[in-house]
Amino acid sequence: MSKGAAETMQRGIETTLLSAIVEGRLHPGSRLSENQLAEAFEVSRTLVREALARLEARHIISVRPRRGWFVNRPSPEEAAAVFAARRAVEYGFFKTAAPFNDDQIARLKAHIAEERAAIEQGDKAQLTFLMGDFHTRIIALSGNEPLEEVMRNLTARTILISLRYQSSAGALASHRDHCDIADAISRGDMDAAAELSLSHLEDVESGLLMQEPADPLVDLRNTLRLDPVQDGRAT
Amino acid sequence: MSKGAAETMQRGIETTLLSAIVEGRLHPGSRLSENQLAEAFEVSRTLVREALARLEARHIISVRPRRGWFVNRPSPEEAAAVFAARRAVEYGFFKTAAPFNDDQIARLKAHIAEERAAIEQGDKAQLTFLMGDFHTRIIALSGNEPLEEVMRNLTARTILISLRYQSSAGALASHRDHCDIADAISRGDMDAAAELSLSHLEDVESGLLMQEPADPLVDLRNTLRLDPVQDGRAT
DNA sequence: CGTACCAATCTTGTATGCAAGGCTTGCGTG
DNA sequence: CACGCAAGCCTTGCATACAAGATTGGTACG
Repeated sequence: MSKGAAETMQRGIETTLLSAIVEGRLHPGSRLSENQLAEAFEVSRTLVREALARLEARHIISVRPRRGWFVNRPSPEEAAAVFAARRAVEYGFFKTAAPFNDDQIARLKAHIAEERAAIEQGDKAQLTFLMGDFHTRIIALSGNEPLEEVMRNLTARTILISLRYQSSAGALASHRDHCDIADAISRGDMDAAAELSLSHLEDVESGLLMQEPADPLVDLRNTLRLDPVQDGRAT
Repeated sequence: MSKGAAETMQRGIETTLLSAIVEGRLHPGSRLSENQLAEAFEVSRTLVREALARLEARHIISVRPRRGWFVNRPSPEEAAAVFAARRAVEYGFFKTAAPFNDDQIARLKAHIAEERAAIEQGDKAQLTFLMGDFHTRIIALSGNEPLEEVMRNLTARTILISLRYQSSAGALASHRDHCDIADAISRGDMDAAAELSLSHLEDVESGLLMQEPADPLVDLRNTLRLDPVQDGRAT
């Protein structure tokens, strides 16, 4: 904590941006200005660029040469591929993972409780984050860090897809699915969890409005609310 | 090809380094000097740093502040986790993927032929690359780019594990396994492919010498052969 | 009135220079 | 002879300056 102010900053930019995205405060297509970010974080563009490069390597954002950095706006094709990837990973995880112990089950139920609280309180940002993080946290609880990272990146992309194609509905249905999956895990029935996870993802995907939204409108909206980047720490 | 000389360079550094790693020319623990790389590629350190940052985001290399960049040297724990992740991903892929069509099968068999040729010609670098790329290419043939990327990163890390713990044996056994998996896919029996893939990975993992190698000796060897980085384009 | 062109401005791309910290190595001392 | 210490070198960390391209807005002309 004391020494790491410098080294932490670089990773802090990456984390802060990713948080803004997975909490739905940064929308697909949003422009990320190097200058604005540098000003907001009070560092030079060099640091910002390295953080952006890392996020690009994770397929969360992308750069168009001499144009700018943008939060990825997944195409229907990419969206389908990401969902297929998630199905493969989650199904494979449950099918090859050991049953959870009591401590892991307790932590899982704690997450479910968090989801419920966010729903009751209507905390939309927190809910957006939690609904995606559910799947990541399951793998995190298993202790497999590489797979957790994979899942974290895929869920981030899933959130971008949802923000673009979903009418913000289905949160309650998803929560119910999560409860069912958690129950299966609690029973030690990982096979059931695998199947439930599969159908859950299929339901979520088929609930999306997969027609390409009118681009100009989306771009305009994003242009008009560039502020969330600064997030209350404006000059 | 024509315009992209600049933008390509940045990605070219990343790709070149990754190729050197997955072909076994850069060993785990190797130091990657920003200055040497900048000289080798005839660019400034800025470009090199961004490429290195991207590779770090992919968990291929890592930086120790004020010390240097190093090719990752996976610990036994990390190695186990990476193998577990691969098992989950590959098993899940086969279990959720559609059977391959004739064209995909033909391309798959072409890869098998490449492996055989590399074995017969004793091209060790090519073989190291192909043995890992087999699994990535299967997913690539399915057309799922996100999962392909996941697999590419995991296999790169697997190669680092093999380079560190494997006595370079088992190539023939792995090739046989690959043939079996390809046969199952050709028959359209993806379930069999899933199971074969699982046992294949377990065999490979259990074939590793999982005791921590003597560190000083390894470091010394790597220090004495820093040259592969420059790869014949020295001043 | 519409269109084509041109310049100003803003964006990212890249190089360079300086700062700070760690490692090595040689020397001095107990 | 062993141990401690300090100076110099080499590394990365970061900021700044400059270069090149793209967009936008205005203007002149058909």
